[in-house]
Amino acid sequence: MMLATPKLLKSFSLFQGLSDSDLEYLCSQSLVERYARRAVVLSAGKKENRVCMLFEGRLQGIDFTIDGKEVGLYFVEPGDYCGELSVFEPGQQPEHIIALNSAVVVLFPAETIRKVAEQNPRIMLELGSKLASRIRQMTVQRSLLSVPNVSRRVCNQLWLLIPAPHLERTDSIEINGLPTHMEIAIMLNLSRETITRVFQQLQRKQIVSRDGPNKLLINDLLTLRKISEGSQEL
Amino acid sequence: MMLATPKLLKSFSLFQGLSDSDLEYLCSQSLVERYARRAVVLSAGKKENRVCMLFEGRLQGIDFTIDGKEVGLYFVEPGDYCGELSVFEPGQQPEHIIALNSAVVVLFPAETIRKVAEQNPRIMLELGSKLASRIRQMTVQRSLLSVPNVSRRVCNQLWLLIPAPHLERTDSIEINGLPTHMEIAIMLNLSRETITRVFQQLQRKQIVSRDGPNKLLINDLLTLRKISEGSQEL
DNA sequence: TCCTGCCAGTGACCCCGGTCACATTAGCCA
DNA sequence: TGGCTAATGTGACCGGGGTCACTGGCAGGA
Repeated sequence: MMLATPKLLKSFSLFQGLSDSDLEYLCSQSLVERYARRAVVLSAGKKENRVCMLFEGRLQGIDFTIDGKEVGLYFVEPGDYCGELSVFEPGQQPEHIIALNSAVVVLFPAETIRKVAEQNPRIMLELGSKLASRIRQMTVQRSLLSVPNVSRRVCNQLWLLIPAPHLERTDSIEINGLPTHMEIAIMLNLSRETITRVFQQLQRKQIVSRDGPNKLLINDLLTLRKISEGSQEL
Repeated sequence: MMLATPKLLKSFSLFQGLSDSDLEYLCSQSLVERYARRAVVLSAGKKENRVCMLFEGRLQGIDFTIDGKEVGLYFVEPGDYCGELSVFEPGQQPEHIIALNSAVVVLFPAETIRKVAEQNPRIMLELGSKLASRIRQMTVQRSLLSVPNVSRRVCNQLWLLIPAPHLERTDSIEINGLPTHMEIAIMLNLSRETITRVFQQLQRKQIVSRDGPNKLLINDLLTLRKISEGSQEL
């Protein structure tokens, strides 16, 4: 049972500019924990009502399908946090949060964060904008699912995986941290085999090529774009 | 170009307990508008950055699929509001908002609401909890889509449409405002015909029965539950 | 070192739900 | 009342993608 120190909390951009008294209050309610690889930090379906600030390591938000398969939703990097839903509305945590490798986190009761946020509009705004961008992202992902053509769906998803800064370029681009076929399949409501087959076709046509696991080169951005828009068949 | 009055704004629970000066500021930035049936209040994809408070009439949040079909997402009733995403994060409006019948709304720049909310944590919290419950709802809806069996998917959706207060009962229950087959189809990524066929089966087995348009009687709640859980075939 | 999982790749089969083309009903309003 | 549109109902067809069963490669651990 370890408490956080003000110094530790100051390393989080969310807490920048807080008064000493606020920081001390936060510390008094905090709980520093270390989680092993694959350990569950927050469980979906439980009324966790805790906010989890990541200090060290890497977390992932995941979901499980009816038949128990795992879907990666997003990553949490050091300095970032998760579980912020409960600050605004206590209730069930929608997705699991697990540690991808040994991780150190600071946990707060949602209540505590809410109290501090009420005094500090900037924090409240930041928490809210996190929810807002999550809604935007979910909306996009949902609209993908209603694309009738499968190759189009996959290419659209690839498009989403391209890191934002590269979007304006037209030459070859690489995607790091490509999800496994299984993960893409679940995101797009398809079977793993179907993903494999689409990727095979994309490679055969030189549109993309693999470069080791988790890394994909996109050679022909234009064609990819056309397929994802439906103006060209794969 | 009509401004709102403090008296008008006080009718919104969101604005309960605001100081007179805040109310006057809000009024000065407000814009009262009447929209005809089917008129577009906020357009998806545009950077509207406006919050829309509904005074009279009924609004609906809708989305369009790639091929231009319409999907109903949620309703806005008088006293409620929409467009709150932009308070936290300016950007594109994710879905269209249209008037279902002649409607009177009060529009504010998101900026204005943000300023007032910064002074009034209660408002900020309420806006945030709206986002939070939206995320919860979207998560549930998304998980429906990954149900492999079609009848199960439909029954689960029906389950979600049952008004919360009735959930504990076991006798016959009615659902008012049932979406059209087409709308259900799009929510579940199915074709309209498939919905019709599942409903036919449900009716043949006396599990549900129709009572005029937009109204559905659920006779056998238990069986419905079983099907939606997959422990019984339809 | 082998071994055990996990991930990717591939072919054969076949079923289920989309599509098309209708018929029917209900509601609306002039 | 009739004519319009939206919503629902129904059958026939068929093809895309799920499922199954397998192979092969690669990484990490005992």
